[in-house]
Amino acid sequence: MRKRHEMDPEEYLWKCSNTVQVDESFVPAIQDEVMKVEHLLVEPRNDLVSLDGVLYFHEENLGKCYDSENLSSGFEFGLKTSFGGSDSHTTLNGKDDLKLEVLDGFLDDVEIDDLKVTDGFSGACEDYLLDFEFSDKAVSLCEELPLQSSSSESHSPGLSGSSSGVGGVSESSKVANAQSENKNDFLDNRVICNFRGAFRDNPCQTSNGNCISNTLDIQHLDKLDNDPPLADSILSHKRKKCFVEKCQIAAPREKRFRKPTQRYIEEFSNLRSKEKILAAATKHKHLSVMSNNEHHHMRLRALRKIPGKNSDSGTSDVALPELQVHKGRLKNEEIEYDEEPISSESEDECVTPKRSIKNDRRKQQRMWTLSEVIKLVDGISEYGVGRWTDIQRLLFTSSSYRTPIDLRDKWRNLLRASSAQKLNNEETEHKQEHTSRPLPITVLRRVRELAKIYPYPRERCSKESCVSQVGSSALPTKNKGSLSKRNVGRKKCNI
DNA sequence: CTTAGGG
DNA sequence: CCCTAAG
Repeated sequence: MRKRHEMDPEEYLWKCSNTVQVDESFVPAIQDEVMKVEHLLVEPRNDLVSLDGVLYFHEENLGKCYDSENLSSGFEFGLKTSFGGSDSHTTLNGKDDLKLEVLDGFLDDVEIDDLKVTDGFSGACEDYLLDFEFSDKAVSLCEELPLQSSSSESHSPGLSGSSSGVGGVSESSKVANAQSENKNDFLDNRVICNFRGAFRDNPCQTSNGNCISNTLDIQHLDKLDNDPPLADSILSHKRKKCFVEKCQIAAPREKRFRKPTQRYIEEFSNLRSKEKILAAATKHKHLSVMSNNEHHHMRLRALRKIPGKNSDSGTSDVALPELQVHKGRLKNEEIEYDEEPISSESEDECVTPKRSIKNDRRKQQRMWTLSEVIKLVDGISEYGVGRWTDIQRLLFTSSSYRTPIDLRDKWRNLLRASSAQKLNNEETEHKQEHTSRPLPITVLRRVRELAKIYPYPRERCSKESCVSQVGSSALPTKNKGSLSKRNVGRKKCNI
């Protein structure tokens, strides 16, 4: 990145135009550009993974014409990538995040009056926009840059984090503003509003039923392309920043028709809400409060992935794990936070409390407490293996976060643990000690008993061998295939 | 919807 | 924990 800054502007621009034009996929070029922005995000010394980093970058390089130009270009490329991001989400995951932030910045910063202004001006400014020559203005970018930052501040008063993201584009628009009064401001508003419109108009349900809530799909690409003012605006922006007239927006359209997977859509939407939270937290400079650890780790991972020399084109395919969202069941999210009122023991609060705020899609990882295990074993001994729903309904009513599947999984783990412990008893104790949760011997015995009695599918094989090893093997092995789990469960009630 | 099984 | 297939 730093090298990029020192690059000869002519060379850079040439590369920019050339790459964009030649590459069909368009992705390599934008990757290269976007990566810079990501590095900007990674680079800031504070741990905020946010657009504050970009802001910081801006301030730092204020007055350097080419730097800010590159940055702007990066942003714009990023935006474009996001339009077609559905096909590249595997490799551009982190980038999409970034772009999302930028787009969020757009959405957040556009006020209603902006919309009004645009509406009123749309007809009039169209011709102007068509003829507007940014290339001329670009020369003034260098000297005009310092004062535009203030103007952009006024333009987006609220969120510092998001507004800085907008600054990447709107700021550059303001450059021309210095020269040509507020006309370019209209353009800016218009662009933003069009972006927003693209989001708003985006039908949640497309014809094939895809729920593309927060993604711009090909329809909107078409819309963008068919919208002369907007397309021209974008093109004009591009010209201004790259001095390249030939950068056509239509280039990257081929690969975009692949419809995004449901999972991607969900993650994307979820990610967006997450970004909002992040932005809000960033605004108050208190991001460290929430999920600081995770961000730190993510940053570490990202840094680890990105080698030291991060400026070269070789890093284009680095997929940042940053802000990667885990999946989870939405239905569980509401009941995540209420604590189980179980009175039995006092250990029920052993849930992992660290990410209680963020609505991660992944279910909270709640440690199984001893009481829960006991209850589970009781339930199994009472109702039998396989009747997880019953057990959950009758014994785990208080802890609503335990789904029947959880019970089954836990039982599976218990069986595994018991069998493992049966293999070598003395090491059992050893293991118990160095594992934080001892799993008392009584429970273990019960699990073992039940394991002998209720052959869990697929587990029983290994378990049975274990059982035979341990000793009391002469028990129920006969029921392997013959007895259904239901029958076994019903007839077996001793313990 | 529930369970089983694999990841 | 999550996902998916199968009843």
